[in-house]
Amino acid sequence: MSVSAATPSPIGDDDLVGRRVLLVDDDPTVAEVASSYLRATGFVVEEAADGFAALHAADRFAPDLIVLDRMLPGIDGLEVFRRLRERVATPVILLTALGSEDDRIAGLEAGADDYLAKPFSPRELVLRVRSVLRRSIDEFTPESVLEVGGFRLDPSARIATRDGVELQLTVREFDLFEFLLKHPNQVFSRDDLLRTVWGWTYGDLSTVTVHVRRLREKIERDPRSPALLTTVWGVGYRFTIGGAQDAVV
Amino acid sequence: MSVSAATPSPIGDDDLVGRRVLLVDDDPTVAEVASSYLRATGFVVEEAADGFAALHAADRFAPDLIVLDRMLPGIDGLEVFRRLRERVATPVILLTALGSEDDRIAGLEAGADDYLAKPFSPRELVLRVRSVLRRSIDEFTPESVLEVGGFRLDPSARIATRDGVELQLTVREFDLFEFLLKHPNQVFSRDDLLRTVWGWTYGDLSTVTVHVRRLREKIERDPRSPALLTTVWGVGYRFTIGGAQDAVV
DNA sequence: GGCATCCGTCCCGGTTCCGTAAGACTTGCC
DNA sequence: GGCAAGTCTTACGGAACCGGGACGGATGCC
Repeated sequence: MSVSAATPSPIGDDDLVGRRVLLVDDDPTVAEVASSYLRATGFVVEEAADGFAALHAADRFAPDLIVLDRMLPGIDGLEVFRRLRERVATPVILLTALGSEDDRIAGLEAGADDYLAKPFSPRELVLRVRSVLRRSIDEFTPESVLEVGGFRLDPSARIATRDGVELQLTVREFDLFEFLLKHPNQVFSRDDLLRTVWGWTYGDLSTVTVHVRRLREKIERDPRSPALLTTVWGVGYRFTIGGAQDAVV
Repeated sequence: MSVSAATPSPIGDDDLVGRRVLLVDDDPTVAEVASSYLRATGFVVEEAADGFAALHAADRFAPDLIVLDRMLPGIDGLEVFRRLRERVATPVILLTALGSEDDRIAGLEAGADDYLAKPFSPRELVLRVRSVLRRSIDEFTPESVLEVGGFRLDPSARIATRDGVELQLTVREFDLFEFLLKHPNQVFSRDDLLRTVWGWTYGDLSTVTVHVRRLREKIERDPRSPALLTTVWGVGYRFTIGGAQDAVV
């Protein structure tokens, strides 16, 4: 579905940071990968390995959202789902083994808020969690505009300007720039950026290099010797504003 | 502005708690899921399985809002709708089947306050119930006329004009335009639009593309290079007003 | 019953963008 | 100064994306 807001998950100051997610899956590998990703995005995550624990955790942990595997030992996932619904209105994303449009529809009919087929990429999961949560909070409230040293970036309108002049940024460039603006004066490794901005577990780091270069071409006065988006040799990149404070690694 | 939502769960919204919702659907599964969800959200819910019971309950139960399935045994949903409207001004949300014929019916549905295609996620339903209720509680309810940069759009009368000249918009085009006018300078993915304007949970995104094109044909001075309803590559569409800022090809 | 309208879907062609590879260059270290 | 690791630059192929044209089906109007 490529998901609406293509904006990946900047770690920081989002409305969503700190939201509580209950992850119910009996496969420890899946659970671990998924939860580490969700945590990296800023969610508070609790895991449950079976239906019983899930119901218990739903009460005690009071999650804002539940990710629920349909296949569970003991009580079936759907049964857990039904019992949850009787009590709370927490949104649920359902995980199922095989993916077809029919399954998706069945999931929706059962009352799920979204649906994801295994195997899924953690990125996909994070995107869906964010999307559902955002929808459940207040759908179309514009995000706040960032204004920093001549730059102005409006996430909702997806417009970035420098001194009033619009910068023609592509999707990736915009996302990258947004992330950097939200976390100025801080060094990020290529790996960090690949994970947070791209949402990739692994991948070619040069992808980041190239995009940084392209972004520089559009935001730097002299792209040949960058003054804002600087390279920290052997570490990564930093977007510097104002009184340049050094952040140690 | 913005500021994150205070309450994590959707239950809050004090004004809405305790409001009475009449749910009319003959499918017991749908009815059960939806009503339990609505109850968990804080509404008082009563169910009716057919048109006759619905009309009866509308009198006795005095709901603040009615959720009405279009397909009903006995009296048709639309007929029920019409009879309801003769007597009370209770807002109505219409449930329709996605694959079904009624598109032209959309004209009649214009009388409905909102509509939603099956299958839907209960969260979606709750969102719409809340939004319609909030609207109907508000004083400004007689759907205020929108006036923006030469355009004038009257939702109740379903008339749109540019510089005093009436635009001949179809139902879908009007709905789309109305939504965009209400949320200017904000990018929406095709998926967003499909959900909110069409009331679909899933579907062919090209539907949106085509309707955007048709709408452009009617509102843009030069439809070949749109100045108002612009494409944001890889993301979606934006209706721009105010800051005359436009991307050339 | 015939005609016009509207809607949703599909295909096709042009364009934009992204990720990767390969080579040149720079930095840090010995 | 020489070497290795890290970084920059450029180029390119393929994928994703968007717009236009068109068509069938359904509906309402005459």
